[in-house]
Amino acid sequence: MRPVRLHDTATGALRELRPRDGRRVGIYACGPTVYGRIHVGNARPFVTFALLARFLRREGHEVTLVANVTDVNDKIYDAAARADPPMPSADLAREMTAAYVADTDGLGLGRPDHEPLASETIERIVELTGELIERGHAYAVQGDVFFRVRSDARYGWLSHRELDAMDQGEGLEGTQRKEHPLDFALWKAHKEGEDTAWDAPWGRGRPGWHIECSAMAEELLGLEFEIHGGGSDLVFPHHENEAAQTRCARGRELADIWMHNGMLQLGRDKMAKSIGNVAPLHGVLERWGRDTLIMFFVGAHYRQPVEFDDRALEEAAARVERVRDAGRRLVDGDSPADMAGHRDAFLDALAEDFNTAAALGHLFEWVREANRRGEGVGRSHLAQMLDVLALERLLDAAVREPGPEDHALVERRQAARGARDFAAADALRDELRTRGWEVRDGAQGAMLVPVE
RNA sequence: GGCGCCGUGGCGGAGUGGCUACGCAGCGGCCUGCAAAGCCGUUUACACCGGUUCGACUCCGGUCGGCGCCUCCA
Repeated sequence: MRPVRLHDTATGALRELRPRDGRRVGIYACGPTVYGRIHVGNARPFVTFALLARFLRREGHEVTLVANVTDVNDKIYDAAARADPPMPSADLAREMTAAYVADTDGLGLGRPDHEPLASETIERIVELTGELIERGHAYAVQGDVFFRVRSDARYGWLSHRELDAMDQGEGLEGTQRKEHPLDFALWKAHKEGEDTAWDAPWGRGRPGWHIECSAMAEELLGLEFEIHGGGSDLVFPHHENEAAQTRCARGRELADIWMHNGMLQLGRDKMAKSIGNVAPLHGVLERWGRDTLIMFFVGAHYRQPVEFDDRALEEAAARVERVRDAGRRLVDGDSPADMAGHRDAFLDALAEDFNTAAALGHLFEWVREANRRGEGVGRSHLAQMLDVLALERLLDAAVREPGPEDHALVERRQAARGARDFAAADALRDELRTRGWEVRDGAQGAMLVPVE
């Protein structure tokens, strides 16, 4: 088990992962608000943290991965009301949650260990909110409950902001009921047109945006758990507020390391539903396949912003092919011991802030060395590396096996070649091509490789 | 404006105070009947200006440029 260091947004430094009880690692990765189908940008944290969990498990840690679904939110009310015909917001949330599960299933990374819903955590939310009021960190006004940011000396610590330095939109209506412009809602009183609400000591209503994560994370992972993650656009206010809520209610921090992935960009801008420049995940998977999409994601460090375009995906597809082609030359069993250095360097790179791009470099060094050695190299190292990236199936034998007719064509072609009748040989190769096979002549005879 | 991140070869993308990243594409070579795959070699790398240092792409300062965030309600 090698030491793992991860970038912590709060300190801006790489910090060593220190699992509770030696090996228990809790990861909470913020999932989507379900008011529509998710896009590839939403898939980045899903992939990043699923792969991180895989890596840590293979290193011997007992990982619990939690990815929440926020299913109570203003945007959901809006979307449900605008649907044609308008529908109950709970129905839309349920529908979109199912779509989210189906879409992310397409990534072939399994499910997180827990996928809590805000709507099923109301009791914990109410309890947490009550605790904050009791401790003087929150106050109720006409059915709303606001968090008192001034009461938290560390507020701004995660996102490196000073309360007084922030641009505060003054003169807005709601602001007048708040003690401080940055105070945010823990609970929102029920309003006309909202079709979901729960009872609470300070009035009927529903949770604000941030409190559900504090409640769900604590419930499933406890306090001071190891890793809290999500997109970098969540640092402020979402994670800052989550951290403040738990700190003030419990007197302890919610999480130890705060990890944030960079944004996917689509033509200069961040991919976002609010901008409208989105590529839905299900469409991307349909067009490119999950192997290529995973290869695309691991090709860059998780913290870097990445441009999402055809060229990048085409290149990822080419990398996938290179690995597949190499895999066809390998044999079952152990890899040469003197090639283990590349495999170890691959894992070391992942242990240093989960640098999948650097790790991939080592993987390709291993591939080149294997290619150089030719036939008979055992595949175990490559299988181990690909397994961490959830790409182990690139080594699977072709899904399609050549049939007797294909074999017959190959034999006829070999005979033609033996007779130096190359026109006939090429015609047979073309015929195999139309049957979906690319012929590669090698020392051991011809090999059939499936073509798309 | 504030905070944070970043600016690497045709493209993508790691990394380091002095030593080959890696991948994609191109070109040349080897192999091959041809092709594919593969191997070898190769093309103006480190935004700009100062500074520190024996030595900086790699540290410090500045400039220019890019990106993210800067609550809720409405």
